[in-house]
Amino acid sequence: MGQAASTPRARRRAKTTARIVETGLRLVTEGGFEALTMQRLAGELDYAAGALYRYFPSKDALLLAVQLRVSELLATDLAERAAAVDALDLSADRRALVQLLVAARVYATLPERRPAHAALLARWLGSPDLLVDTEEARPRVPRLLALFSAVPSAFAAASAAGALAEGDPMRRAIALWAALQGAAQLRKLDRFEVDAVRAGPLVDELLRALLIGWGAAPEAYEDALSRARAIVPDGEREER
Amino acid sequence: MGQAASTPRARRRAKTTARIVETGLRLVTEGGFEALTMQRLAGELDYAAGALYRYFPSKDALLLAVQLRVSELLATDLAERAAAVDALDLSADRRALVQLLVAARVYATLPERRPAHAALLARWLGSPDLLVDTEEARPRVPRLLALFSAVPSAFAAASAAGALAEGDPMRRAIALWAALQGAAQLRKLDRFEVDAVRAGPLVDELLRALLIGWGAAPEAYEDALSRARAIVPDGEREER
Amino acid sequence: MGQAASTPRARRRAKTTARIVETGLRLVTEGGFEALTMQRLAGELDYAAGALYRYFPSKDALLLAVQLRVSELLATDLAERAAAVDALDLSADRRALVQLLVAARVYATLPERRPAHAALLARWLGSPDLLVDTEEARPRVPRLLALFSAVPSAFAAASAAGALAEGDPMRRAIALWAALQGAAQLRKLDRFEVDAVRAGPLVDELLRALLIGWGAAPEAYEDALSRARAIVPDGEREER
Amino acid sequence: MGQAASTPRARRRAKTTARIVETGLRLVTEGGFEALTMQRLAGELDYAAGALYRYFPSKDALLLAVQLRVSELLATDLAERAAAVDALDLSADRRALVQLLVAARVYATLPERRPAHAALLARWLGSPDLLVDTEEARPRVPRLLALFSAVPSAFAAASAAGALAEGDPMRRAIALWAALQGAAQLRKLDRFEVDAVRAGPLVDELLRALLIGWGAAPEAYEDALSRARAIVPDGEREER
DNA sequence: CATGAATGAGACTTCATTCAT
DNA sequence: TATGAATGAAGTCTCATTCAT
Repeated sequence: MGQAASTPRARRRAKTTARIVETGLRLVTEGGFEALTMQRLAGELDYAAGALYRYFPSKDALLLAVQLRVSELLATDLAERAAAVDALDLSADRRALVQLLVAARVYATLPERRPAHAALLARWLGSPDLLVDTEEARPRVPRLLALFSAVPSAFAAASAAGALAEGDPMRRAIALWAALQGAAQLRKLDRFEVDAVRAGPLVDELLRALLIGWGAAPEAYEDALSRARAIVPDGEREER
Repeated sequence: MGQAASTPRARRRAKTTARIVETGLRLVTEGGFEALTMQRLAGELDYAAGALYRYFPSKDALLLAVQLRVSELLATDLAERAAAVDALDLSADRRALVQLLVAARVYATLPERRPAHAALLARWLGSPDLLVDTEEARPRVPRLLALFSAVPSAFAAASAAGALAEGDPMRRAIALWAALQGAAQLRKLDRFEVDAVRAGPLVDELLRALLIGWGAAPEAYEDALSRARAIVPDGEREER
Repeated sequence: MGQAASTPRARRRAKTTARIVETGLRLVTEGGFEALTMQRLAGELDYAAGALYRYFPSKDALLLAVQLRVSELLATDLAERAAAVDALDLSADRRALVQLLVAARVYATLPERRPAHAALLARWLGSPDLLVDTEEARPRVPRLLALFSAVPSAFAAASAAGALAEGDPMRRAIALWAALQGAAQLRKLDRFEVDAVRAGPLVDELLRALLIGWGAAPEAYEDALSRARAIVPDGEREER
Repeated sequence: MGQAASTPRARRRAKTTARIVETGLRLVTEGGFEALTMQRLAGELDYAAGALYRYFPSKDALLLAVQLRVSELLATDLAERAAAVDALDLSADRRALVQLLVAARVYATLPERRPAHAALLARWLGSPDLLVDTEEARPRVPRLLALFSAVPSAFAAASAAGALAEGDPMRRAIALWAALQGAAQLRKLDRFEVDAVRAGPLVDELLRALLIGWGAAPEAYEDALSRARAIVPDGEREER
């Protein structure tokens, strides 16, 4: 992406860079956050430790790349499922609602589908200091937001079609995201086996209250939910 | 709480223990989670590193104590403001709504009022591996949940008084907490100055949608909000 | 022993001292040599760490006491079994041979009977630096040797009765001890399961060759061995 | 041995590895076993502490290497002197006896010739806990035993030539080793100046009794001893 | 482009010992 | 006599990073 990698040199370099990021992601996946050390990563790639510094100026830079990669994967998820919704034969207002629920469920089930990625995103959001220098990160933020622009669009569409009351679509998108993010984080309390904290019902509770609070008709919501469930089921696990 | 520290020895010990926890909290506050190392902590206290191990058997144990301390402080906040609501002259249904909004705002404004504590809680929740050994932590979880039992109680009261539709109070409390927690974490995106992410409006958006989604009448909500705002205003800052 | 503990104060002190030594011995027994730390020892005794220094000026001094205690226990063993031999009805030459074999077997089976004590003795002998300042230790050496004087005496008796050829009894006693000590140490190679290293047959081999080398008649040796085996059997384990 | 270190990199690495082992050996030599700490070792080599971990994954691994080094040196000794015996013009039975005595004296005089190595071996055998994890060490044990296979061979030859009675050669070799090991350890009691403990006469006593006990004719033994003394004299000292 | 040796700081923890109370 | 707080040094090991080759 960005400048087209024309020369063979540049192509090779891009390939290696990608392999590093992928492997780093795998390390985090398999062993948690602190399993990602430069030496282990190098070892895994059959490189010497120093070699990594040809591709990333620091560990932080590498981390940022890993996080971006995860975001991209999530965005791809979103796009795929949105396409599946488009393929359905639905009225405009219903379609908008389904789109919203599908997007929400894609995000909400991430911890089940790819736990390591979810953990990484959570940690990213939860730990300001893991964000690289603002200067470096800022140019990427709009690009990132663009990846997720489908959600505010869906909110706008839903209002236009009368499925929801009027309201700032961007703010609603962010609010939805925030709520789901919070729910996802509680997932780790699962191991304490306190019943009311289970993630599944929690997400259902949140989605229902929010959408109805934003003006969805209860029956419309139920119908949309069952359709969304068909596209993003509950118990899926991909684990990479 | 618990055993009254009778002997002077025990009193002194309790004092030192508290001082250690407080200082540890400060370190996390000032330098992020990984700024809390045993040696730095000891240095800060003018102790030898080993001395800390007379008070806590391991770093994990100390961390747990710090986390509990923050939770207790927050619980105290909640109790104080709840008492302020009790002092108001309100109908049962309105009172229940105000209680809910007050609790929500106490939590939601924590990042403004005591940024360090909020950061710590966020990080705690955001980083599974920072949770101490399940074995050690489990006995404390019910105790912690008890501290926050006021919120589910308020939900139950609200339903009973007809201010909200029926629904599992505990699950609603958790859902509310999750949403606010998610909103709080987005706060750190503030520095990227993307408008829709601002915390204040975001929280308002979430609270409104949720409570109305759970059956609150819009005018009742507005009234309750303005009363809650009086008790937990927006721009407060206590720092540390 | 030594000065009679007349005053009640002194009696109490002696008792505590003994308790400390006993507990130290138990710690080594249970957890190996490095399990004996001053704080753990104090903890075990419900004392504060500093208290031990009222009874022993240093850890080394304590260690010495523990080692002496083990030696005394071993000497007691030897005396008991020797008495059992005396109770038998035997010719003078046979009795002398049996005495020797019994003494040898008492020592050789120590690792089976009380592994920790054997380990301690081995370590003591194997690690010069664990011996406290020569100055402190020297006065005790003759006392220790006296405890084991039965063995050279038995050698002298055996020569006098014609059961063995003439030879310096003391030197033979020491040689016997050395050989058995060496055999005992190989015991730890047992876990490598190399067959020829097994302790039982090894000791038999050594005893047989030595005594016959010193002039014992083979039949006399076999007879004496079976009698000694009756008094100090093979597989015993006391483990304290 | 093993892979020829072809590349310059590998050669350099092998050299450094050897230097580390040698220096570690020296530290043990000079200050006892616990003088060998990673930091001191690194300091001695003008390295940072962490650098050692490029060559040995843990302190235990390093210790194992040091122990193996000492064993190898001893095996070399044995082979050299055995070759000297082979060069003599002797009858088969006498040669076998001389071989045995030479091997025994090589081991028995180690404390005089290279005190540090003897101390290390003694301590190694004397302290079970210093033996590295069984898992790691086991593969090396047969290799080590092979180095010393000359001794059981000599026992077999002696029996075959009629110089000794029949008997399991391996067990005799181990028994001999054990006895000498025990004698060597008593050497440290020398400083207490108790006469019967002197190492020289003690070893003579043991060797004579064992070999005659195993069937050697006294005159043959005396003759073999004087020849062995010529090849491994008493008072030699190489130090380090 | 890649190696691999090396740094230097810092991580947590344990221990023998001292000393005011 | 005993406590318990505290020291200070030392222990092993890990990690991000640099640099000559």
